[in-house]
Amino acid sequence: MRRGRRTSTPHAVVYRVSGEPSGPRFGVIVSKQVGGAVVRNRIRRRILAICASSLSTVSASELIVVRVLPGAHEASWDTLRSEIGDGLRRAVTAS
RNA sequence: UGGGCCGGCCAGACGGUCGCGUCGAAGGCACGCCCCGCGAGGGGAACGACUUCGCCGAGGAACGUCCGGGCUCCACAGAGCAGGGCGGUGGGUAACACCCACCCGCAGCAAUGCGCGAGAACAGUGCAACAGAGAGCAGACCGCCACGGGCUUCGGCCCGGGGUAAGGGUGAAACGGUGGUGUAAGAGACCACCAGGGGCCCGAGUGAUCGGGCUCGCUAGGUAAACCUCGCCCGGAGCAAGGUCAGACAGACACCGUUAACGCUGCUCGCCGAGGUGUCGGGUAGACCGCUAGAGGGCUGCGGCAACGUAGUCCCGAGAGAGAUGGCCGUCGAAGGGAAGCGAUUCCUGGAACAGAACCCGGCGUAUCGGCCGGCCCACUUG
Repeated sequence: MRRGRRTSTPHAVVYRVSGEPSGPRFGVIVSKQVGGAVVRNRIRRRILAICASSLSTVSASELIVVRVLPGAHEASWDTLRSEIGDGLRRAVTAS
């Protein structure tokens, strides 16, 4: 995360670094400030679903970490998808 | 019909699409392994990555981690002290602080609910704001009362030392209540009834306790989640317990110790027995077992008021690694809100609470949108 390129979205921060071309790998960080276990689980599953649908835009050597900010549980699915999808695109295209 | 009390159950449904995890089956092959070969190479087994298919995959609270157990290790799991827990009685249970029944007290017309329910006249010590004259061997502020003295408009007033707990006032609480006798005025001082308490006796009950009789004028203090006393219970640590296998490395120094250190428990005893502790430095952060079928549920029979026990029968298979059990879309959808209608009802809107297993159980506590079912109580109406 320290070395990675940071891209901010209203409800999350996307970190990206290039690594071995073993397929893109995704990680999600949801702190306890965001909510209880149920809320954090739901957000993590949504983020992973967005990442899965954006696989075509990410090359095989990327390591992506999404850190979720407090308040993200109030965002709807559509805004979350457009925000995170846009964040992923910007993180990948910016070199 | 309207209020209310108690108990049990459910925890959105269906479809589409894209996904996740354990296990099983099939496929599958790189390094590595085994066999043959001098070698190029050939053959084989199974693990793992991967692919496909199939089964299964969160809760009533999975939660808080507050109690109680199982399990594992700590000598052989021991003794005493200290410390902690519990506290009506009798049962249930592996055990409990839980559950059931009963007792007592309180609340309610009742169904029922509530009580951290031992001991305060069978020991001792302490504590109690404010108000008030006085608050724990009670207390004369006002008042009431006779007596002595003074004054008097003859109604009484003032002063003095006394009597008095009936009345006023204060308070959460003022040392039984009502009526009478009595008295200067009063008082369980005495009497009747009522309420309570002590002692003795009888009866019912396993018991807490209840009922009755006789007697004593005995008349209440509260607080033990204050010390304390009494009775019963409790050894410590926890699945990162504990065990097996594989692998890596490098030790150095100080202190304690086989005259018993360290450990077992805070202390004493007792036990064990040759290493232990600390600092610096180095290495590894793997696999497997434990690991989920259990004090497990449903139904029926029997015993029991019940909790529960017991016999038969049927049903249930998450278990991983910081951790899978899901994301989205559509249809249907409960409460709530709005409109129309006398009404049954119809239409629109709305859109599902609290919350995520981590060794396993039994409880308790807490969170929670709502719905369904059953039993009971009270009031009113009708028959």
